[in-house]
Amino acid sequence: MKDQVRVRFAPSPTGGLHIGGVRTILFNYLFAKQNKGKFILRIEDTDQTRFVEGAEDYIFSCLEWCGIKADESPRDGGEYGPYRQSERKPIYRKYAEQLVKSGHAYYAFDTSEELESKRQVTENFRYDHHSRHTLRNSLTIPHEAAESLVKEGAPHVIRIKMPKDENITFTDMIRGDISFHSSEVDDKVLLKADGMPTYHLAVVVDDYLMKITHAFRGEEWLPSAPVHLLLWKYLGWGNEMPQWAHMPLILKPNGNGKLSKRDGEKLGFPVYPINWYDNKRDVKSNGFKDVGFLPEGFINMLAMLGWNDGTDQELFSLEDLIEKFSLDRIHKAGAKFDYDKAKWYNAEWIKRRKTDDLLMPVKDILNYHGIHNIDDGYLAKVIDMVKERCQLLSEFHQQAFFFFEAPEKYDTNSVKPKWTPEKETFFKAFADELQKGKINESAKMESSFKSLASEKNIKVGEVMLPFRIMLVGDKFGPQVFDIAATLGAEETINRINKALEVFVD
RNA sequence: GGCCCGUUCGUCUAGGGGUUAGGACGUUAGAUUUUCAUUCUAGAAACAGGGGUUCGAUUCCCCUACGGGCUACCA
Repeated sequence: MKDQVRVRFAPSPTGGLHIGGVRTILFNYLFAKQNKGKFILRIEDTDQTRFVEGAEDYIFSCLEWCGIKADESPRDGGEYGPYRQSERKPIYRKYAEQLVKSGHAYYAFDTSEELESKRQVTENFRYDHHSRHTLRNSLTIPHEAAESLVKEGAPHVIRIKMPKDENITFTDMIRGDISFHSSEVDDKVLLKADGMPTYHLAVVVDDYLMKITHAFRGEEWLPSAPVHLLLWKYLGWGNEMPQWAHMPLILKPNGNGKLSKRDGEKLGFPVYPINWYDNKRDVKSNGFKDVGFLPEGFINMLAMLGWNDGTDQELFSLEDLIEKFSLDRIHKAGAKFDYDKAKWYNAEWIKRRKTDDLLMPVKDILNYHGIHNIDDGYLAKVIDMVKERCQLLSEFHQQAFFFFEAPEKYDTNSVKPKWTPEKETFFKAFADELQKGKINESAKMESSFKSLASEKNIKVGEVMLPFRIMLVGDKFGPQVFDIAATLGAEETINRINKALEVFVD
């Protein structure tokens, strides 16, 4: 029996979580659930200078909206905590020192400023096997001197000592065999001057301590994989290294680069799951939720960006995805984000959702636009009539407001040029009939409307559009008699009279 | 620049030594809807280029081109 599958997503709380990250979360989660394993959320807050207040809360809110729950996290606890790296700070130094002792790492005393000026002078300067012997570190100064400098508290970092000539290979679950040459990789910092680990050390130590079996991350991490591979080996944990999977990136629609957090503002679509407010720049970004996405549509869309099940099926619920997901069907190349297709997924999920489950979100939209005191039964009827016309939940207002309030404006251009006194007479007569007969049913309204028209020698087609505009204000919406019937005879009559005043003058 | 990863319709993708290269979004045309949307039908639309290997390559190999990523005491 194999060990239990354990995967992790490890965001740094430096801002909003964008959809690339959410997709990595999703694939982690699907893989974990499919294998009856655990999904762990670990906060990688090792960069204290970039820490953003509220970012961690935001990550949890996104997860919640998506319907994804972590099995272990700073909030949910677990046996392998703490789950915030800042709270694990004392752990890392020990391993870094162990590497120094075994000769795989060394102390370096160069300051950031010194290195920065090196980079100015020497193009492509790197701290590596070529340059390390010319710099201030425990390889160039006597060992005892270096040790005592460290003891005295001199500012220093610990860097990995990359071997000079070694092939480093591994098998990626998505990409297959990948290899690097050690001479091309620089001596990455493992432990920073403030005592915090860098990502490179932290990810290895924590993945080991948290017994991670499969590690998913974006393709942008591929170049630093050799460092991680070596660290697993040097720390003596080679046999327990997780299997790696480097996911394809989500690219901008125009194909120039990976989708970034600022693209949402420029390109006119969301990049965050839910609203994110960046208080450093004072910019508020709408999330998918806020522009009217259902979590089902959002998740479905994300999953299909780089994965498919090999059939023509495109619509998957989270449960379907858990069942069908497989790593070997992940596409290797990056995917350009297509907002039109994203909306199409959402439209499909709006149509699929039970009316009862649409009540709350639609009510929120209507409330937001000042429509209150909505009756559930009435709203349900309305939703059934308009839901296939909405790609986004937010469109429910535009598509249904006239069921709740009379139109303020009329598309008079479609009515007035062809308006005649006969039509006025017709509508007055029709209103009378509704009044007398208390006609409230769609079919009855329609037959009454039609027979009255032929009685008055008016073509039905001539008065249908004006009638619609009386009720809706414009040329859209469901079957006009269905609207009238839903509104009821009384309200229909009111709207006829109100509109007549505008049409006739 | 160096290293790594990638490349099938505009986009997301299926396929895989012999196929009319399939689907979806978008798009075009038509039908339905006395509005609009939905729905339905039809159409246009792709294997980056060059070399191999092979009886035969879009599929396998190499090169080139192009795209992307990384190149911090950031993740």
